[in-house]
Amino acid sequence: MKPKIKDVAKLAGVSPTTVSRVLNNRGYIGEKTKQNVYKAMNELNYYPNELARSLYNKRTNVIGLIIPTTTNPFFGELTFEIENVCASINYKVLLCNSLNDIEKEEKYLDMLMRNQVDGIIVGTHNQGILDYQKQHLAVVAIDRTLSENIPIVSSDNYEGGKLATELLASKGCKRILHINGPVDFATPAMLRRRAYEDVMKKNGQNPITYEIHETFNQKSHHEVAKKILDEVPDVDGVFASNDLFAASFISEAKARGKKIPQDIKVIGYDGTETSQSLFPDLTTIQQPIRLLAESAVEILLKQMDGDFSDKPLQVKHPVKLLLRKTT
Amino acid sequence: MKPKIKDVAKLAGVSPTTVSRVLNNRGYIGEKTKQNVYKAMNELNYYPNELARSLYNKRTNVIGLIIPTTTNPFFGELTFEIENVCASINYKVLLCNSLNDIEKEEKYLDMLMRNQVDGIIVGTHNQGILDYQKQHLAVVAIDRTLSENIPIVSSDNYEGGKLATELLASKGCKRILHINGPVDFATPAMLRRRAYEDVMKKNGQNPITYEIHETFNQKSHHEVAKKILDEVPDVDGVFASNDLFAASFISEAKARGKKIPQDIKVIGYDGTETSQSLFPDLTTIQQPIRLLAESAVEILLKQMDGDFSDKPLQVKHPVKLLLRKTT
DNA sequence: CTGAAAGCGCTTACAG
DNA sequence: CTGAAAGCGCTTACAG
Repeated sequence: MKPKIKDVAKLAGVSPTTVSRVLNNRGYIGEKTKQNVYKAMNELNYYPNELARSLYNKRTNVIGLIIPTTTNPFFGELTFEIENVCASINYKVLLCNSLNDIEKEEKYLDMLMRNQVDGIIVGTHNQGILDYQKQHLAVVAIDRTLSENIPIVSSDNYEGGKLATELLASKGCKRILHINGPVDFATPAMLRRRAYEDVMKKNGQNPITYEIHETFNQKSHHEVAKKILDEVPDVDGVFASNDLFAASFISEAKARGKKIPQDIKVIGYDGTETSQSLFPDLTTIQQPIRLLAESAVEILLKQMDGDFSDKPLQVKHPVKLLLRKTT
Repeated sequence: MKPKIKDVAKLAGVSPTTVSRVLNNRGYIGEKTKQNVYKAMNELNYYPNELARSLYNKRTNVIGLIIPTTTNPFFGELTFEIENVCASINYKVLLCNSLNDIEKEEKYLDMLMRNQVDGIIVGTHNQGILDYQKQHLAVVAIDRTLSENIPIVSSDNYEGGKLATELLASKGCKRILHINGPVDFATPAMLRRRAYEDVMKKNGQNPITYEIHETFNQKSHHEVAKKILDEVPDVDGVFASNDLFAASFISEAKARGKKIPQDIKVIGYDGTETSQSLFPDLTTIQQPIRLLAESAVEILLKQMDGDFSDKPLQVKHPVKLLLRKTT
């Protein structure tokens, strides 16, 4: 059986109270007693039961992380960075891959509440639908509008969309299309599209956005790519709202004999480590994933400590254009 | 304040015992009482505290997942699949990115024990070093030898290495090199290398393996690629033990004016969804990630249920050659 | 400096 | 069919 505090106490010849105190380094304890307790803990290979502690303290030091899927490199990296920051301050992460499925997300939310997480970081698309306000739980959203009072951490999506579209225009593209995930007008990521539209209009061109519905299904990426090439044969510029879309489009275009970037220039979005490794030639807009993670955790911590004094409702980090060979 | 069982009991006019019973659907309860209790729970927006439950039951339904990093697409996908299977059977996943750092891994292991996880799935390289046997905890390793009694789930690494090397040889490569992560002789992934060596020797050729030490640092991939191109200018075939290495090598080779596959043929390993999206032309050996995840969880569950009857110490899934354009 | 007691929110024998 | 009591493993006022 696992040793408990009582066993340690018995072996050290003290009371459980005392053991607890040396465990928590709290109150005055005689040096000698302390040593005895430590010795006993070692001997028994004792480690405290965090469940019992948390039950009493009403604090688990666990946060929930809800994202679509770690399979997507952006979220894979974001998850790593968030977990990494958390680990460095002794927080733990309960992982939830919602695949943007509302039912799953609902289940996860319920699960997280039951497990008494101290806070939740949400990086999914299901904006506004679930009640994340419930029991004054700490919540931070990444790149998503969840509700009015929930802080949003994002990168400068408008700037990213603008940089991307302007780059294509400046390279002489006359027929620039945009590929995007499911539309979500209230959400910051939407600003990429808005920027695209603004730049297009300013240039006297007609903005056209193609939408990929099943974002996590490679086949659907290719179908949209085919559709674009069928419907707009003179397309010469594509701004894809993530690197995976961009890569799929490029592969489809090449299959049709198009030269990249001579015939069609393509720029992606996200600029993850993985996409840079696997597709180093892809021009893209890079999001500062580590910064996003750090801000999200920082703001969450503040909320959990009840510090709403300077609660920032918006944090926006700069993006970076990675100029490579597909434009 | 969060409502507790007592509050529900009071509102429903019954005892906490009864509430607990309807919660757990256990023992006989009058239909009417049941309805009253449900009504009270709804009214109060009650949800049970799993901490308290777990404390009593000595079961958390939480498992720990230790991997190097979700940034790596193989582990990103593996993590998704594992979490996905777990969620479907009401298990939760505590995520640990160890970066193959032994100290971190030690800390994580300690953390997981304190948090009373029911089991651990380990996918890191630190074989044999940590004591995963400790307190009869359920443990499953993915593609790693942890210790004699810990079950290993892996894909057929030898077959993969053989397929890869034979492909290059059959395409006429005369100078085939192998790129690998840190050597780890006791581990299944090592079989890829062993197969490479066996095939090379059989063909009367000299096996040479280059090692990438800092596996998660893109720069180090490129350094090794440069080293190879400097030291073995007549290299005409490369078998890389993961797709990221392969991509980095290809990019470096192209930078030196080499044509792929005309001058050098390259085959990778893993065949993740992400690498297929981002680099669809890469020939590679695909691991059945979902199968690995399913087996790992299945075996872990058996252990947790104390079912060691047919405890398989080895599960090996088949790999698949994805023949594309880099060979 | 140290201990006995009560309590964190639940569950389950044991009675009735 | 239902309830009072004890206990899961800890912590923290409160006494001493």
